[in-house]
Amino acid sequence: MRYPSTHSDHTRRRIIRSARKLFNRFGFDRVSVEQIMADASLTRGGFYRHFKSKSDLYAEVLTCFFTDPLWVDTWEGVSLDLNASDAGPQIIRAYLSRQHAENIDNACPMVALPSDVARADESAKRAFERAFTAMVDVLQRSVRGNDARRTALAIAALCVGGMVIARASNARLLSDELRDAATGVALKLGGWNGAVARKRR
Amino acid sequence: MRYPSTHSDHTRRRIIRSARKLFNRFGFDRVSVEQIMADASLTRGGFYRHFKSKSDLYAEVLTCFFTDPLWVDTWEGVSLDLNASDAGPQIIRAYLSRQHAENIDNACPMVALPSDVARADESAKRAFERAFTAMVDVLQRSVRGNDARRTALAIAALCVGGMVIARASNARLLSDELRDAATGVALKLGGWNGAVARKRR
DNA sequence: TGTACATCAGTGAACGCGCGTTCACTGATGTAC
DNA sequence: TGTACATCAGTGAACGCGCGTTCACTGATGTAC
Repeated sequence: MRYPSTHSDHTRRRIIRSARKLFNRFGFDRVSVEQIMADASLTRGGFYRHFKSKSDLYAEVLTCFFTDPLWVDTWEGVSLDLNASDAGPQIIRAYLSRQHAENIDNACPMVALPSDVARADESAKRAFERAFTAMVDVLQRSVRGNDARRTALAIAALCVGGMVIARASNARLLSDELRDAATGVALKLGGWNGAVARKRR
Repeated sequence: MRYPSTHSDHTRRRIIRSARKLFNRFGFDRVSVEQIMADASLTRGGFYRHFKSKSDLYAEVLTCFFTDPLWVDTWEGVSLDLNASDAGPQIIRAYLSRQHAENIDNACPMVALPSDVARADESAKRAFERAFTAMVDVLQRSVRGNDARRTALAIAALCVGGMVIARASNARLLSDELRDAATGVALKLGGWNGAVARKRR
């Protein structure tokens, strides 16, 4: 081997990162292999040393993002402690933050790609499920009150769904209002007193 | 004119209906003009008598669906009275119903196409906004308690978001559980007593 | 230590296919006289 | 009423472009001796 053995892995990861960014921004069909490779400072041909096909890469992108610790290193400047007792309100605030709304490139793919996943194959859907239930599980542990599972499901749906809708609209006003409403309601649902939660900020 | 003057309109509407069905099912990029025309029992060439381009048709599909009375005739067998005092619970139940979850072809495009709209041009986003705020307005009039606007926003996000996520997952179990949780929480948020609402069924 | 060979990540030209769009044409009916 | 012409929705072949994929090749470094 003429490259150090880590080199190939490195490149592979660079391709995945470029692909995630571009898929988030433009969707699967609107991004060409050429563009992805160029973004990773490579040329078309080398792609197939790393991936069987373009859809193979797609599944990889989803799986990597969804199974990697979901919140860590995703949004710079936002650090979450998933084991803290107030993990719930932390997640809600981070997820529905303006920062997440505007940082399309590194956004959660549950927000950027749900329609694409709905039309993709089983493996993509399974990756999506894994990510969503991971989110629900974390929330559930943090929810106060009865019916924690049900509440956690609703909160997760509110977070992801709220962001999806905010993205599909152009009106800053509606988008802000929606994120704000979703945040308030989600916090209330989880039994986190607004005043206490807000103190943390 | 050799065809009756209504003929052209008729055909145009047939094309739009076919397009809506296929876009809902496969997304914008995965459906060809040829397929749409074939679905409408026409051939490729005639398309450009009715639409300037494929994206022109796309905007048309969204606008038509979003501005048409949103709930009427959309899901067969589900009839809604938007002026009834219990319009809120009716909408929630219909929107999160298994019927809506499984009827992809005629589903609400807010569910089927949010990622596509997020990447589309202004006119598509404006159409989306109009549909969403229409939904919020109807809910708002029906919500009991303070903060009706905020509550209505959250309920709408829960309905649309819940369905989007249910669609992106393959697991029937998770999908059912999610729709169920969203329905329960949404009804509670609106201040509609579960028992009373359930009686209507 | 030095030389010859093997390896393999990456290159870039080429292939083939599908799709959006164009265009010359058809043919059924409406209209003018 | 009958005939000649005009209209225009729809047809289907053709064009051109972009993209996914393939493939012969490069060249830098690792390894064998």
